[in-house]
Amino acid sequence: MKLMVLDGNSLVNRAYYGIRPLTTREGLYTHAVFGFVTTLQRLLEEENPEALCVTFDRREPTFRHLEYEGYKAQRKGMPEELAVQMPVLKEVLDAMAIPRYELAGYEADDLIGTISRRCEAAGWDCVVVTGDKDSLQLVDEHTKVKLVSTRMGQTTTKDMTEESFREAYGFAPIHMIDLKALMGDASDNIPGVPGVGEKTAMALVQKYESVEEIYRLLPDIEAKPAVIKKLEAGRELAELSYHLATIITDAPLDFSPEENLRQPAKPELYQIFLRLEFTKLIEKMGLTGEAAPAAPVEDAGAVTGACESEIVADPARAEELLALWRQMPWVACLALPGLEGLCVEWGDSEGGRAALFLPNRLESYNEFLRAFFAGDIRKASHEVKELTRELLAQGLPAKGFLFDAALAGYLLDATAGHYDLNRLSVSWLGCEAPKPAYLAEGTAMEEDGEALGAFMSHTALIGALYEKMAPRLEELEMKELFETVELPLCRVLAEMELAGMLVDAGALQEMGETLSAAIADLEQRIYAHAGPFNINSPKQLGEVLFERLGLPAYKKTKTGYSTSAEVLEKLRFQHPIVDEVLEYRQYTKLKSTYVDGLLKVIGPDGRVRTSFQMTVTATGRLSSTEPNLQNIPTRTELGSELRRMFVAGEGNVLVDADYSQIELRLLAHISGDETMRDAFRHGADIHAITASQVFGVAPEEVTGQMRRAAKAVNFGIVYGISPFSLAQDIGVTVAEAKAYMDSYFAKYPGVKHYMEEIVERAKADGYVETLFHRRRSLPEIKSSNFNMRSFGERVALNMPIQGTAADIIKLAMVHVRRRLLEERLKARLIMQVHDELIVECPREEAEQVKALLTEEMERVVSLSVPLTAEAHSGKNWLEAK
DNA sequence: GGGCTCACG
DNA sequence: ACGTACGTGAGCCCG
Repeated sequence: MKLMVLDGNSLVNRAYYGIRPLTTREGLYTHAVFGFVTTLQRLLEEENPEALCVTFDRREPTFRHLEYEGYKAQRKGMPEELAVQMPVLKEVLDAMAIPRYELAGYEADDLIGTISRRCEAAGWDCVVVTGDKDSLQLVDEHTKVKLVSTRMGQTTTKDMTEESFREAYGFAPIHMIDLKALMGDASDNIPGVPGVGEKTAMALVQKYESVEEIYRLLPDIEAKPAVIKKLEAGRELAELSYHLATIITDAPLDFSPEENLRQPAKPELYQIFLRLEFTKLIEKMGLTGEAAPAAPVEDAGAVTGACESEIVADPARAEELLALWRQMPWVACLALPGLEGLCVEWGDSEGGRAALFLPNRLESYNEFLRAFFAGDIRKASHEVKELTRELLAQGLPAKGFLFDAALAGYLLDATAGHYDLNRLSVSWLGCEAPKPAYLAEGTAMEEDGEALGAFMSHTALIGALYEKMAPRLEELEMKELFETVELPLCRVLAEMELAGMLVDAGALQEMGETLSAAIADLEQRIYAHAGPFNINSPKQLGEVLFERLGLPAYKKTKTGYSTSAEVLEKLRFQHPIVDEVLEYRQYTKLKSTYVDGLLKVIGPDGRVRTSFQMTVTATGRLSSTEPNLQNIPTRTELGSELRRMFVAGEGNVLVDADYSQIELRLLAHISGDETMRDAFRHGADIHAITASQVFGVAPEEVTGQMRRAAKAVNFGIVYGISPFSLAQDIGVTVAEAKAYMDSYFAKYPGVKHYMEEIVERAKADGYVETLFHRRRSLPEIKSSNFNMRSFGERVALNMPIQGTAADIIKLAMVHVRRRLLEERLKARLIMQVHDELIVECPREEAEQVKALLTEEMERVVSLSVPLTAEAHSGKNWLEAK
C-alpha cells in the first residue's frame, strides 16, 4: 500500500510563481489553484497511490520561532494574489475528497515527517511531494520524495530514493540535517556556521557524516585551519541550526493511513470548477453536471424567464410576428449554421416568448429571412460577423443588428479567450447554458426535443446577456466604440471575407517548383558536410551543429540547443553549413507555409478567403486565420515575391494604402512630447530626427548606422524595451544601449513622463485604455512576481498605442466602405493588415479610390500631429505597395 | 498537443 | 538579482 502526501504550501507556491496568470473574470485569481490541481492530476497518474492527503502550514508560531527569533524572520508573507487563492484551494481539495492536515505549532513539513513515519509503522510506503529540499531528510527505505520544480512554466518532478539521494549527495538522506546545520539556510534564516558555505559543508558531511562526529573529532579533522577555526567559533549556532532543521516526526496528529484512501470526487467539484472556469479540467477529469445536486448557480430558465414557444409553419403567423417585432425595441435571434433554422426570442407582459423557423416547416422561410434581416427589426445576436457572412452568401440582407454578445464579451474582457454562449452565461448571468445539442451532427431539429430546447434557451440567453452587458458597456464608456466601430465592422469584414483575394495559382505553382529545386540542392550540400539527417528537426540539427561539427552553442532552449536564426547568424563564418541551413530554412518556410499552404486553400474561382477574428487579440487588433493573410512575407526580396502572386481580377487593380508611422505618431500625441510632435509636424524623417537628437549630431550628419539604431529605439520604446533587449537587437553593448535610451529620454522627456504615468495609472486602476476607451485589464501589474509585473508594465505602455491604432483603422474601414457605396464605385475592400488596407477596383477607379482611401484614413481622428496615409496601385500586391 | 521556429505589423 | 520588446498564426517535429 502506498500513500502520497503533498506539501500544500510548497506546491501552491510553485504553481503560483510557475505559470502566467490565467485570470478568468476580472480580478479573480485562480491560476495557482489551477496549477496545483493539474500537477496533482499528473502526480496521481504517475504514482497511482492508494491513499492521498495534503498538509498545510499554520499561521501560529512553531517551536522554531520560539527557540530562535530570527527563524524565517526575513520571509515576507504570502502575496495577496496567492493568499486569496488558499481558501479556494482548500475548498477544491474538500470537494475532491482529499483529506488535509494542519496543526497549530507545526509546519507542513513536520506533519509530513509524522505521516511518513506513521505509514512506515503501518507497513505502508510513503511518497512525499514537495518543492522543498528540506524534506529529503525523510527519505529512507519506505519513503521517497518527489521534488517538484518549475522552470519556464514547465513543472517537472524528480524522484529521490535512498539510492538516488546517496548518488547525488554522497551521504545518507538523514544527514541533510547536518548539512543544513553547517551551511545554514538563507531562505528560512537558519544561521549555520558563519563562513561555512555549501562546498565546505558538503565535503565535511561526506567525510564525517554528522555534526556530532565533526565536533567530537575537532580539531583533528581534515580541513583547512581557517575552517576549523570557524567551526570552533560556530559550534553553538551549528547545534541550534541542527535543531531547527530537524523535521518533527512525532507530532500529535490524529492520523492513520487507512483514513486517507482515495475516494471519488464530490459532485460539487463540478460546480466549483465551473465557477473557476476550469473547463479544460472538467473535460479532462470527465466531470459532469448531472451528478451535481441542487446547483449553487441558477439554471438558464430561471435567468431568462419561462419561455412560451412555437414552431412557426403558417406564413400569415410569420407576417404577424414580423409586424409585432417591428414595434419592439429589440428581439434576440440565433441562427443555425447554414441558416438551417432561426430562433427569435422576445418578451411580453406574460414573460419570454420564442418562435422557431425551419426551412422545411415554413414554406416562405426565405422571404421571412429577407424581411427579418431587412433592417427595421432591431436584433441582438451572437457572432454577428459570421451570421452576416451566411446571410450575404445567400443573397439576403443583413441589417439592423444592435448587439453581439460575443463582441460585447470581448470589449468587456479582451483577455478572456473565448466568448461562446456558455462562457458568457457563466460569467455574466451566473448560469450554465445547456449543451448546444442543435449543433450535433445529423440533428433533425423537429424531432429532437433536446436540440430544440437548447436552441431556444441559447436564444433567450442572448437577450439576458444584452440586458446585463449593454449597461456595463455604457458604464465603461464603450457604447460608442461598440456601436460605431465593432458592430458595423462585422458587415465590412463579412464582405471582405466573401470577396477574398485572387491568387495566380500558376505562378505560385511555378515558384514552388523553383523553391523545391533550390531546397533539394541545399539539402545535398548540407548532407555533404554532415551526412543525411532531418534538417527540419531542431533536435537533430542541434546535434549535428553543436556536437558532430563542434560549433559553439550560444543559447539553449528548454529541450536542447537553440538553432534559431539569431544563433545561426553568429556562426555564419565558422562553417559553410550554417549559411546553407539558414537558406534552407528560408526556402522551406516559403514553400510549406506560403506556396503549399496557399495552393491548398485556393477556391474554385481562384480566390483565397481568410477569416478575420474579431475577439482574439488583447489589444483590439484583428487577426487572420485559415489562411493567415496578415503575415505574407515582405521583409526579404525572395519572400516578397509571394506578394506578386496576389493579383487583381481582369480589368482591375489593387490599391494599397497604409498609415505612415501610426504608432509613433500616436506616441507623440498621447505623450504630448513637444519635440516629437514638432518632428511630425514638420514632416521629418522621424528615425533620422531621433538619431540626430540621440547622437547629438546635425541632421545631415546622421549615418545609416545611426538611423537604424534610432529606429530600433523608436520601436523598442513603444514596447517598453529594456537596455538589454535593445542591445541584443542592434548589436551593441548593454551600456551603449542604455546610453542611447538615456539620451532618448533626455530629448523626449514627454515620452518618459508618459511611460511613468501610464504605469502608475495602470497600477491604480487595474486597467489601461485607448483613445476610444477600448480597455485591457491588467491584474498582473500589481503582482509581487517581478516577471509578471514587468510584463504588466510593458503591456501598460504598449496597449494604448497599439490599441488606438487598431481602433483608428477599424473606424477607417467602416468609413471607407460607406464612401465606396455612396460614390457608387465598384471598388471593394478586400484586406487589412493592421496599418494597411487593400481595395480591389476597376483600373479606371484607381485614382479616385486612392484619394478616397487616404482621405478617409486620415480623417478618422484629429490628433495633435498629422495622421498620414499613402496609397499606391498595381496589378498585384507587390506592385501596389 | 506542446515546443520550436519564423512569417507579419 | 530577477530576465530581458508588444501583438498575432502556421508548419513541422516528437513524445
